[in-house]
Amino acid sequence: MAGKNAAASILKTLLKPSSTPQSAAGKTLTQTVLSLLKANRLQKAVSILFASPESVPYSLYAHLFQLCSSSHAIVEARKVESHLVSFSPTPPIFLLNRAIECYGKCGNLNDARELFDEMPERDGGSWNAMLSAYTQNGFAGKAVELFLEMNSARVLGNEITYASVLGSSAGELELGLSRQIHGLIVKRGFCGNVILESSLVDVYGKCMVMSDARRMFDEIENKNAVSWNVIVRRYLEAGDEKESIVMFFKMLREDNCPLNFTFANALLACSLLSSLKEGMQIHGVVIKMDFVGDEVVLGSLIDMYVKCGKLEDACRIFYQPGKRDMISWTSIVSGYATNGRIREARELFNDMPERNVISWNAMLAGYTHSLQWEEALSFFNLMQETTKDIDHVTLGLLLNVCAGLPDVEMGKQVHGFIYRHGYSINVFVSNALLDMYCKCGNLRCARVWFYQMSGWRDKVSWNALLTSYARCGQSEQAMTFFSKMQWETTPSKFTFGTLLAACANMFALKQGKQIHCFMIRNGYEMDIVVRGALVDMYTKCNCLDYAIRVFKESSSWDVILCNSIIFGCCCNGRGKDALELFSLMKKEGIKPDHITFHGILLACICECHIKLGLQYFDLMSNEYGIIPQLEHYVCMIELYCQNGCMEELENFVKRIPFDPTVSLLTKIFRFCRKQGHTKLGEWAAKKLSKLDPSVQFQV
DNA sequence: GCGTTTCCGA
Repeated sequence: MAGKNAAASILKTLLKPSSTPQSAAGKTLTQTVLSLLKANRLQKAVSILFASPESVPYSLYAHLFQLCSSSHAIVEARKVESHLVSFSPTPPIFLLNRAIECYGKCGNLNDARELFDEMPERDGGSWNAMLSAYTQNGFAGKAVELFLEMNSARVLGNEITYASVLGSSAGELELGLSRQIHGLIVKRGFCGNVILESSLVDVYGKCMVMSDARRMFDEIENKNAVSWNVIVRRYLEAGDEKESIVMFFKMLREDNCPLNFTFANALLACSLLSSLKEGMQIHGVVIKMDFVGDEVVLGSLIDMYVKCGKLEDACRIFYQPGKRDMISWTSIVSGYATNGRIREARELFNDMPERNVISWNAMLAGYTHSLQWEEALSFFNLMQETTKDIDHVTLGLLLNVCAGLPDVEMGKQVHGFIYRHGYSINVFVSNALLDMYCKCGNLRCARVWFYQMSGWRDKVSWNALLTSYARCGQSEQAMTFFSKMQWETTPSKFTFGTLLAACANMFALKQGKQIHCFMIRNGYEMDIVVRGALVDMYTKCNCLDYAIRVFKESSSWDVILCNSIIFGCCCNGRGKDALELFSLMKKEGIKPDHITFHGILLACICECHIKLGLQYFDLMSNEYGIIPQLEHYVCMIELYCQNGCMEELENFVKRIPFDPTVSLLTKIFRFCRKQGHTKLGEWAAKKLSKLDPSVQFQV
């Protein structure tokens, strides 16, 4: 803004003395053009000007360039420039600068540069115009290059120059250059300029040097709303959400009014941390400072409540009378979709007044999240029929569908589409593709693709490959890949989850302990999944005490973690502890699954609890709606056989709703022979010889 | 300011 005002005042002073006396025809032309402009007919005005070999006042050219800029009229801009250079023998520099600015605003960088290069004389404004043409069009590298050229040409920039090049050096993550520019700013005495100072905070933040960003921020004497917004945003993007929120509240304490986007950034920090308390406090501030009519703020509030798991609160804001934009709609649809409330999500989706590709993706993600692959596929087909808009997220989700079905042939078709449309180098898409090959069990394709990704793969790619090796039992291979991985990237908690599982399968206590130690030493987060893997590794390696310790230190438990420790107890003859864990689960509100009951039945075998075993067996279907599977029947038969319960066994065998397997029948047969129970033994032998006629069974 | 990837149990 400061630049525009300065330019306007220069224009005013220059305009009168440099205007040449006009011919009568020139005056008429000027009047015609001006009246057409008044009638909003830019195109007509310019074509009349273009056809007339008369010069008009510089002020009119300036006005025309401005109008061309605001209406992105490239053709008209060219005509105006052409007229200017044809009928003014020496057009003033400021007007040519205007032309460059105009080309820049129209995104016409080639014309801008051509004019810049051909100018007989340039001033600082010419450089600034060219610089902002590059920065505004996202050519940060070009802008930085031009700034360096400017310095070699010994042209001293002004504040506008620095503001615009700082934006670009941040975009290019040019930390070294940014520091040099910072030095120049200090040297030229522009330190008190809050725009430059805030830009410096922005640059350091974007280059992830938050300590420098903060130091710069603290040095700003007259911080404005933008300065505060920058520091809140930078902490957020640097992954320090806590400090982001701290700064937001500091801003309020120092009596500053946030921008709507500052609210949005602070609320986003709350979402990422799932810190509902702070989010609600900010909600209070929103009401107090009267931002309730701002759709950006409302959208962010809705999303915060959704991400903190408070769907009902999000809805309350959503259904309040007032503005509801597409982003709020999408947030709320996504909220229902990711909470597994697909039907409600779909109803809302159908009610949306307008949708973009993100709304479609949010709904599609709902289907994939709740593993509804067929529904996801038909929704994708609907999406294709309705909109031509597909992006990398859609493709990632579609690949998840291929992996979930699993349908490697469809996956390959998607692969072809990705290849043809240049999505391959998108790391999300290419990881989803890798994951698809892994989950479809096509390790060969997975590996080929993994090697093709070598230019842009990341730790997610490594984790996906490691997991697929571990899943198909190639634990040693997974460990080898882990060593290779460290040459390229650092492991994450996801890596360790997989590796610990591989150690558990190999009973590799030493390596498992090494990984555990590594995680502690390097401050890795021990989330519930990692703890689950650790518990399983320690129980399989016969270190139940370690397993119990890891389990107890966990701040929360899930069904997998509990199952691991229950099995661990059973394997170590501590069935009583396993049964106690089951009551703990009930107390904690963790819903047991069929694996839990398998463990519980094993515990009953351990403790010879015959009656209790049957009680749990019945509880499974009566109370939890879990249909007993083969392993549960095996456990019950084992329980009866081991304890010599002939009658119970006979009654129980009648309840088996499927044809008993060979191993089940063999167990019954052997037990009956030992106990001299001919009737049931004969029944088992008969069934067995039917399954395998070559074997004879003697009762 | 809205949507997408990788990890634990039988």
